[in-house]
Amino acid sequence: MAIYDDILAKVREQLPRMTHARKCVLRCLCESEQPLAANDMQVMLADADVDAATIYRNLETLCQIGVVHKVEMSARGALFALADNDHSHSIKCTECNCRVDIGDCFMAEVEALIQQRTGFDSVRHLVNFTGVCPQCRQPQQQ
Amino acid sequence: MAIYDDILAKVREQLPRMTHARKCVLRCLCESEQPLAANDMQVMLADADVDAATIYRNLETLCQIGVVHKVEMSARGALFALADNDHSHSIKCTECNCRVDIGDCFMAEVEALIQQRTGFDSVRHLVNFTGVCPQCRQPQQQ
DNA sequence: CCCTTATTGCAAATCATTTGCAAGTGAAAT
DNA sequence: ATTTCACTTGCAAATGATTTGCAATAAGGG
Ligand SMILES: [Mn+2]
Ligand SMILES: [Mn+2]
Ligand SMILES: [Zn+2]
Ligand SMILES: [Zn+2]
Repeated sequence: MAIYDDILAKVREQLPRMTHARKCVLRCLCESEQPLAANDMQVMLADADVDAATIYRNLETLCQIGVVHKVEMSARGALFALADNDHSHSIKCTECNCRVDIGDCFMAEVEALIQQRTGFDSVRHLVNFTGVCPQCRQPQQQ
Repeated sequence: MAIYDDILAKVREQLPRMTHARKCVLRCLCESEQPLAANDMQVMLADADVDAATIYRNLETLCQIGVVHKVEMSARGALFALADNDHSHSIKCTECNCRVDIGDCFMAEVEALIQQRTGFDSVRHLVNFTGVCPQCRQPQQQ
């Protein structure tokens, strides 16, 4: 949990209090491979005695200080992830819902290209890959 | 609206009825650059006399026949897009919310790489780019 | 134009998110 | 260790999205 401790230290520098609920939210984000919805965290923290409203408020605060990034996918419902990078991606099977890791993030070149084409700075991405896994492809064979 | 007519024809082949509501949903998806949430369509169709429940039910049906793809970003709240490809991507400024087109989709190589690494078939993607636009970067200069 | 039945609208149920407010608690100062 | 005070939290109510049952509607074939 080196990452978790680092993040905790960074947050302590920027916010006046470090509370139980705040730690829980940060732990969720550290543990997750994918960006999470607030609701996903409610589920993860079912036994942790953290009110839903508190999760939402902490996410907003953590976004304000730049430790967490929010991606609004549409009017209602955003996803949250640590601003700190170093992540990998995965792909989910549309048939059996299994999830397989793809490996380290390979979007750096794509982001550089976007920066060139558009002049945008601080380019970030959220990607979601789906497909059909080898097991689901040939239900009759083997 | 060549795309719209093509899609309409394809759906007619696979479903017994082509209704006002169904056309509206398909038109939304054809017109949008980005994947849409059901709720986004409710907004777009505010004047079209289509019940919200009907939008949800049509989306489910269209997914079943494979004309629409659903991407579940988390427990609640999915995004929908035409299965038909040929799309472009855009990037949204986190400061002013402006959106700039990036150009044709450049994810083909990435998808090929994923297919190699994981053995998955029919790989699809949903991407979301954010950054800071040139105007928002230097609020003081020029 | 009539029939059949897929599809819709409406209303109610369910569940996620937001907000106000009083109570609780982290951490700095004593 | 105790005190103190602003920051945070929990709770409850409000808001808004999504789902579901059911009777009414309408698309398309005959
Ligand atoms: Mn990445
Ligand atoms: Mn693309
Ligand atoms: Zn599978
Ligand atoms: Zn901007």
